[in-house]
Amino acid sequence: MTETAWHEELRAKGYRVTPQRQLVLEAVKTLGHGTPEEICAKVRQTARGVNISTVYRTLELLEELGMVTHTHLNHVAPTYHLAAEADHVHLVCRGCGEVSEVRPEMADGLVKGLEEELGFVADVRHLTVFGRCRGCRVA
Amino acid sequence: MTETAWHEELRAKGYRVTPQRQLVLEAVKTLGHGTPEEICAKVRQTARGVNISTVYRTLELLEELGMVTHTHLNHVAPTYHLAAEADHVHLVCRGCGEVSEVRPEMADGLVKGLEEELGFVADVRHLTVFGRCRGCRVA
DNA sequence: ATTCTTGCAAACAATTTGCAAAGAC
DNA sequence: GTCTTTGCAAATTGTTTGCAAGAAT
Repeated sequence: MTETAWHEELRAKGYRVTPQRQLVLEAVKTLGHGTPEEICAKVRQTARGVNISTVYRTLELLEELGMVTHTHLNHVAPTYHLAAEADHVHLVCRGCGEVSEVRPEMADGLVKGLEEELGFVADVRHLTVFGRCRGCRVA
Repeated sequence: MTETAWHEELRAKGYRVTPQRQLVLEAVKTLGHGTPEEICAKVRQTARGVNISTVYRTLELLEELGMVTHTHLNHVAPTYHLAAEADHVHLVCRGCGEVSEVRPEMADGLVKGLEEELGFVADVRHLTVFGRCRGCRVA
C-alpha cells in the first residue's frame, strides 16, 4: 500500500487524515510490536503529544481498515503490529519473555487438519505459541 | 487425583482446605471454561457467597498447585480450566464466539517443527487458534 | 491457641466514553 | 461552514492489596 493509498481509503470511508493517525501508524511500523502504551510513548518521542485515548481510537480504526492486527502476547495488554507484516506465527518464551516470529507454513499441518476435519478456517496471523526457547529450556 | 488427594496436598504445603476453595474448584470443573467472574457467579448459584477477590486468590493458588491453568481466549478476561482436562488446543470462532477444543495431536506438526528447527518447546495446552467455524465461514 | 483465609473496601491498571474545542475537508 | 477528530477528565472494568474478623488445624 502506497503512502497515499490509505489516505484515499480513509477519505473514501468518510474518515479524515490527521497527523495523529499518521503518527500512530508510523509508530507501529517502527516498533514492529507494541502495546497501546508503548505506541503512545513512541509517538511522543517525535511529536509533542498524542493522547492515550486517541491511540486506542486510532488503533481500533486502523484495525477496522485492516492495516493493523493485534495478538495477546501477555496477560496485561494487547500487542499491535502491521497487518501487512503480520504473516507469521508468534512465539513467546515463558522463561525469558522473548517474542519471536516464525514462518506461517510452520502451522500448515494444523491449519489443514482443522480445515479438513472441522471446516474451521484458522487465522494463523493471530496465532501465538507459548513455550520455552532453546536457551531457557535447560535453565 | 482423588477427592482427598488434593486436600492432603494442600495441607502438606501448609495451606488449608476451605469450603471456598472446594467450591471454586468444583465450579471450574462444572463450567469447563470460565473467567474469574463467571466462576464467581457459578459458585454463588449454590453457596451464599464467595468474594470475587477470594476467587482470584484461589485460582492463583490452584494454578500454583497445577490443578488449573488459564488461557487468554478474549481480550477481556483470562479463562480458567482444569489442568487435568487441559490437554487440548482451543479454538475460538470470531463469528459466533464459540469456544471448542480439539486433540493436541492436531498440532503435532507445528510442535515438532518448532522443536527441531528452533529448539523451542511449545506448550500446546496454552495454544489458542482464532478463526471461523464451519457455520460462520459462509455467513 | 496459632496461623491461614476471607470479606470488604480502597487502590490500581487498562480501556472507554461524553463533551466542548480544534482541525480536516 | 460543516462534520470529524482530539484532548481531557470522568466513568468502567478487571485485578490486586491491606487489614481486621473468622475459620481450619
